Amino acid sequence: MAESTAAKSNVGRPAGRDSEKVRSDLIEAARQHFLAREFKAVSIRQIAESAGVNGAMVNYYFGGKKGLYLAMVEDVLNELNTNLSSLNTANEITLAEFGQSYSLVLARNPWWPNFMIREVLFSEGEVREAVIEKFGTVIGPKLLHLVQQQIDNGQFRQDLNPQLTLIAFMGMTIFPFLARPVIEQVFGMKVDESFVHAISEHNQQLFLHGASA
Amino acid sequence: MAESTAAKSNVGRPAGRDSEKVRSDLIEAARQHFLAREFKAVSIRQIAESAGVNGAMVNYYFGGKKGLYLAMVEDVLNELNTNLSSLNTANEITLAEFGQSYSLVLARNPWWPNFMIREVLFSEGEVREAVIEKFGTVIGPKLLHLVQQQIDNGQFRQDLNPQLTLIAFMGMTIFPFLARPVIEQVFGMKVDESFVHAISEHNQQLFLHGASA
DNA sequence: TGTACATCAGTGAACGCGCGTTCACTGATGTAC
DNA sequence: TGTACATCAGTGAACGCGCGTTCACTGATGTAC
Repeated sequence: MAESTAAKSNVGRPAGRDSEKVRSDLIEAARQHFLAREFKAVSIRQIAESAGVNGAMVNYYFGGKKGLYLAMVEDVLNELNTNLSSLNTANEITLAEFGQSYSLVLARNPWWPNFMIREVLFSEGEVREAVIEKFGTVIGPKLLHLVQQQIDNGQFRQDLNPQLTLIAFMGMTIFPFLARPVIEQVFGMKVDESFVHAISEHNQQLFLHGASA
Repeated sequence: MAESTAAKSNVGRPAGRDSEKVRSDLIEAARQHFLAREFKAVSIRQIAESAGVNGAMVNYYFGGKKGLYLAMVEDVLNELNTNLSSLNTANEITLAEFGQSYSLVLARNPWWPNFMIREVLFSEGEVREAVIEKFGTVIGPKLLHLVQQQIDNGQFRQDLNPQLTLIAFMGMTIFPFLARPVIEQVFGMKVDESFVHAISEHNQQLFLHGASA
């Protein structure tokens, strides 16, 4: 009746077949809840129910609600890293090209800008610092170098300020995703992949050549 | 000793000398707390203590926590309206000029973009709709008209899409305030009024003439 | 004007509830010898 | 191999706490006549 008690090969601590699954199910459920609603508005019981596990597991595996949240954030940051490094492999990319790839990644991961905004604008302490640090030491300088490169090789005007130019370009690129609900309701547009292509192309022309006749 | 009991001129209900002050003190305190932290993270007791009144007053005057929040939001929206109408009186303004005035208003009211983002991106229901409605019926069409005007009179290129152009311009203008913590920490800049002037001027040149050499 | 009463703004303690967390416990699995 | 024991992942009830809200009450102010 019982599973065979025949000797197993590896000695030591018990294997705990599903314990990894409980952990990852909790993180996945936490992600869905925390990215949609504010920290205090999400309860451990809700997350546990979504994950189909006992609520006490949050304390067992993560030491508490905050621990689970931080574990989820680390997960998300890792995913961002993966997405970003898959973007940036080519060294001879232009800023405009980066913008287009970036737009597509955003279109496929709409939670991303929301997450960044929430953490940078509204959270306090650890996570906020981690997010800023990640941008500050990895992405920011890389993009700044891109702009400088295009100024140096004569593609961009000499009198551009690289930092202000980068900020403006990022604003053009990211803003549509932040203002998504407004755009969809006010302009009657759907911010889908085809819209992203259109606005990305339009942004590129506008950024390169300006609005003047 | 007591205030004179001489007959008052106006009949009817008692005057209630300070009751308006209690109300407005509560709204002011609510604003400070709610604009800085999420709804569930702010307690009635905290707000009441800041306002220096009894916590039960929140229910007495506003019917509950949510009522106080909505009253505060209405207050904020009225202030936005005032700010905006003071911007837009001139009809012959250009989009770039609007951007500069708008930047200055943002610089003086840094809570504004945060508030908009929070309500539009993260809140649910009533307030969100009110905010979108306000932009959708008042500000949006006005700005769209501005762009169309400048296309028609030959200042802007004929092949511009007015809506995508407006979205891009708003992105350039608003984004620095949203990314403020990142900009200040990563680039070592201070987003003060002089920075706003600089980036606003830079944005205007970039928007009109593009980055190309 | 004087008196009895109604209504007002405001108080402070208490209520019930849902929260994050704790804890005694279980039964299966692995280990020691 | 067999037996006694240690350790594991996981459970479910309970705990204390802070929350939003309620409520009986107060004393001042205004009203009726």
